[in-house]
Amino acid sequence: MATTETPAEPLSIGQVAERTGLSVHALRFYEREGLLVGPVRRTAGGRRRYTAADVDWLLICVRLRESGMPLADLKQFAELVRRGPGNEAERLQLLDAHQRRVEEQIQALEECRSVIAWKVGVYAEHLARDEAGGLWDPTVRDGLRPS
Amino acid sequence: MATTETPAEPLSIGQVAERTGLSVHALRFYEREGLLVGPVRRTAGGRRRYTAADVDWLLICVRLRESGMPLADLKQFAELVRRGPGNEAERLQLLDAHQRRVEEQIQALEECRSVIAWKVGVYAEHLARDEAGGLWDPTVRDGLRPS
DNA sequence: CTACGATCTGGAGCGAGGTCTAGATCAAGT
DNA sequence: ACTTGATCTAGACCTCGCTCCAGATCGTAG
Repeated sequence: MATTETPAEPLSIGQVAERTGLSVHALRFYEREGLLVGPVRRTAGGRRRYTAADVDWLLICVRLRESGMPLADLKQFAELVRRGPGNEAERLQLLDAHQRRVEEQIQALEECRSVIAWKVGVYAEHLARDEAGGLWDPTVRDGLRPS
Repeated sequence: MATTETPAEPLSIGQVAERTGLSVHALRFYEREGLLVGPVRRTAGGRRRYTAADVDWLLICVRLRESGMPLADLKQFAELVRRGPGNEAERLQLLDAHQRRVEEQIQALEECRSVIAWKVGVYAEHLARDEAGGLWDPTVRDGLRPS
């Protein structure tokens, strides 16, 4: 699982930002919103020190967000984890539901892709004809009826 | 490509909402934003009358939006079409760029899906073990407590 | 000691993409 | 004529997910 080659040394917020792709602003924001499982440790002076586990969790969060999970769901998931063992079924349900949504999303995107590809094809063909020596009738306004 | 079995009879905004999936609010909003190619016709009384071509365009818009094209790009595309023939190369470029973005999106989603699937697997296995007779540490009692 | 960059907090601000309200008008049924 | 429901306009408002400030503090390098 060693997602970040777990060096056991805690990381600063900037370092975590680098390796998660989240901004330091976003990291603080996530924390305020209760999206992290545990409270983040601090130095004597009050600076955040993230553990490897924190980073791993954040990397999961990033994937879930990328795939469109709303922060509210992420928060709920974090809460379940925070409460400790005993609610694994709920966690599974949450993830499973999301997984299905992701699959639907992929489906939808693939349909879109094919519609767009068809449109691209129409334009490409149009341009080919055009450049290849003007069978293009200048009196016809844009032959692409099913726009 | 009779997307809506083009009855040549113009449609009310409500009917268009039904067959595009956009709300009437969104339809008016899109119009204000200049996302439509032509100006929508009106009845004597001022009600919008959409043509089949309008609906076809909107259906394309819906696909482009679904696949994450920002309204700004949609607007630009509409402007190109509005200006008439002569800029097909630009239109093609716009669509082609979007198509590539959609493909990247699908890629990304598929990676997410596999990460999530792995997580789901972890929980499923955990639950299976748990229900099948507890290698699960019995000193950790069910985390349910009066919260 | 001094500088300088990174981080801290609380809260304001922002961009995208709509959504909703108010108050008026239109159109159709009875 | 009356009622009902769909539509009209302009503009205020909303959610989401951050982003950015101001002003203070920390921590390290010289």
